Amino acid sequence: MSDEKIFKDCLKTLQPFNDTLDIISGKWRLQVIIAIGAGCNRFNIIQTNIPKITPKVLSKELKLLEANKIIRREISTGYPVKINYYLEPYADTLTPLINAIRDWGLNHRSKIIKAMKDTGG
Amino acid sequence: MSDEKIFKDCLKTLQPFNDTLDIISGKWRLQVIIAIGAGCNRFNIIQTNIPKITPKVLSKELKLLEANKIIRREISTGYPVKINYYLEPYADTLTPLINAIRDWGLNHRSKIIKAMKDTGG
DNA sequence: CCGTATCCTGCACGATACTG
DNA sequence: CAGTATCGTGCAGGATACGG
Repeated sequence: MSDEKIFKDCLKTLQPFNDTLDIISGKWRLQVIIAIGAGCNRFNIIQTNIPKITPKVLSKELKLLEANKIIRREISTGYPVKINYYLEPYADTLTPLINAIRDWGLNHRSKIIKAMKDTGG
Repeated sequence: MSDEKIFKDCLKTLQPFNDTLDIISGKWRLQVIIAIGAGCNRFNIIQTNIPKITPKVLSKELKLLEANKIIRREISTGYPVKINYYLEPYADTLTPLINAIRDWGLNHRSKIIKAMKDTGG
């Protein structure tokens, strides 16, 4: 198999990467997932616990995560009506991914800092 | 340990995520890594094989990847001078991550399509 | 309390031309 | 061949105010 062929095969597989990155990347995405996972279930509680996030942005994030089945939105029919957000069990499938991303990041920062030291002094 | 404590711990760990995502996300990043890994070692060969990428953007991508030790830039001192880009061995540490991202994306697309079918009809 | 509506800003990325 | 320079654009995200 030629390098060219390998390359074309790889390019064809970009879609799954983008599908994943569309969900886990972005300035607020992981923070929202983490907040809900940590028990922040109400809109204003999430907002309070994620510094600087605006309601517009939070609303958009929640809708995307709901559309992708990562979280669910529950409306209690009592009075007053309460809306709660929860992680879906499906969110657990993200765990290995999230761990892999974190671990690589931790290792990478050490590597780059070490490389800077070696070069700088 | 309270939920609040868990949450604070999680927020403290956002940096490694961002470190990783800064490197693997973006419109062109993975395509450049893949192209070089597939044997495209010259600037214009990479450019030719990544449709629509401009030299300005490719230049920026290459510098970032080099600064992060994912690739290296080799200047041959013969005539004419040739510049080649290669993946560093360190790039291999990205493989498990890249596989995890691709696999989750593939599975996720099936899930969402299935969910749409179940809802839509 | 749980959002929407408007308007605005910044930055990643794009088009095109040019240089050693 | 391997980039830089300039100018332009689109979209994520931000500020602020308001609505059910």
